[in-house]
Amino acid sequence: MPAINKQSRIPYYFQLADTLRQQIKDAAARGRAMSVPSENELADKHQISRATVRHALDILEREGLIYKARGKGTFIAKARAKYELTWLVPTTEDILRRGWKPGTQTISTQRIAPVPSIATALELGNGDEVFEIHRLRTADGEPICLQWSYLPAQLCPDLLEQNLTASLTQLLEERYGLRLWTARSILRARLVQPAEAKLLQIPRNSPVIYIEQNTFTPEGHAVEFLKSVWRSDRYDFVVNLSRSLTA
Amino acid sequence: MPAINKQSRIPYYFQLADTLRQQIKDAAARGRAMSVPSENELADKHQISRATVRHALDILEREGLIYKARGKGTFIAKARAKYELTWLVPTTEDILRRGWKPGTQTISTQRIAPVPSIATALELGNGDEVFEIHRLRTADGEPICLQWSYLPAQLCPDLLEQNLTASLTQLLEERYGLRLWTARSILRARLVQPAEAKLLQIPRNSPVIYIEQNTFTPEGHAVEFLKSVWRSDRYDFVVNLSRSLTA
DNA sequence: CAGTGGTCTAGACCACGGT
DNA sequence: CCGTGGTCTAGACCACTGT
Repeated sequence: MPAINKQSRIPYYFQLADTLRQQIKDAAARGRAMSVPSENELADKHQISRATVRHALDILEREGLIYKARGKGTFIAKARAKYELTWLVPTTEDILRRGWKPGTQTISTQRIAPVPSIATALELGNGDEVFEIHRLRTADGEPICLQWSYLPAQLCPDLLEQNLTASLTQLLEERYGLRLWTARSILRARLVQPAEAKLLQIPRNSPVIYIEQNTFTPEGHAVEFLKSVWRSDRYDFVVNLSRSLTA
Repeated sequence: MPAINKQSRIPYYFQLADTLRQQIKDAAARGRAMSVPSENELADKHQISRATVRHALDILEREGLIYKARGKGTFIAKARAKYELTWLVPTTEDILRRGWKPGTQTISTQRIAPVPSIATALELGNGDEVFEIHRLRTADGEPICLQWSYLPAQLCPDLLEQNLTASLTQLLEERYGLRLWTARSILRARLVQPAEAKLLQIPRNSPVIYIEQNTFTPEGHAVEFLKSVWRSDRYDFVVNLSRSLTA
């Protein structure tokens, strides 16, 4: 099995990581124990340098699939680190992963002068305007959250003419070249407000999760300010975390 | 400035990363713009190989401090990625970071046969027992959360004789060699229960954040099951996220 | 074109774990 | 002792960016 195609333009380390990921997954599916060959073995077998092997293994380690023990070897991490941590505010992708059918209903869109707190969050000057996109997200047809997105009008001039029921993240990246890099989220529990309760179809005074999230590009530009309110009877936040690997 | 001490046993890449981190921080504090020298420049200046420079830069990129642009160079990410994501359930360290004085009050400890749901979560067999540690965490003397930790008695036999007001995580790692590797958290909002309200000193029917967290070692052993209830008037969950870097 | 980061090689020595 | 992963070097060629 020539796992590494040297004619391909895909980097060797990427091909090797992919191959190993698949093998680990298959072995797990069959309930088989599988160990990871040593770095030298992998290098020999695939006729690539050890440095390239290490590159591939580093990726898998960061994904939480394997762990290394100096002097002993590399092993498959049996723990259930299945997903990278997602943005704290879950999206279309997240809902799909739970096996639900995601839906989006746009409640309102407008171009407005932002209130001071949002202008500050987005680092806007006087006169700068924002788009407000108010949407209801559903899973299998049932409401799960209300979102209010605020984006500087300058950065994405014709945003409101685009299809807003799809992934906003993807739209920003592909159409406007806005690379989403970091986010800062604040999360708390509060009681639902009457108008929200009606849209979410839950009783008054239900507890909900309230999240504010600020998203930035690598250059440090604030791209989005997002408020959201989540039903807590229907939607749990599930987070899988791996140890952070610094060195 | 010999930023790299070649006599030291500290790896060059680590020293370089540290130096650059400090420079970035200083420059930011002075409001100065600072760009990151090219990889060749850094290699020349510090008399180390380019591979080692890249190792250092990779670390900083994963931390969200810098970003690279092929053909252009490496730049400081101006966004506010200050902290690695912490375990979702914040700890002593997290409270310190907010500038509060953390405190812990042990409410009860016991060795018990676990209820089925906890036995399942910890993958225990019949007859296996667990330690239950029920604690109240405070910040500046004010209650912020109630925690119930469950740990398999086998893994840490004399746990209850240790000092439980300090960091449990640290204790597990240092005394029992239990490397905490991954965690799976489930988070939701609910109304506080009367007994909890009394301990947390909040009104009845206040909304609280409820978290269940399962923690595993790299070998896949479940180490801890943790339930916790957080005041939401006093404690926000703040999460800083960086884009996950796979390649 | 020159300079940047991205990939890759073929070596080397080390610290560590187990025999 | 040997094999493991951890660190490091001195090259090389590539794709991409800007001038």
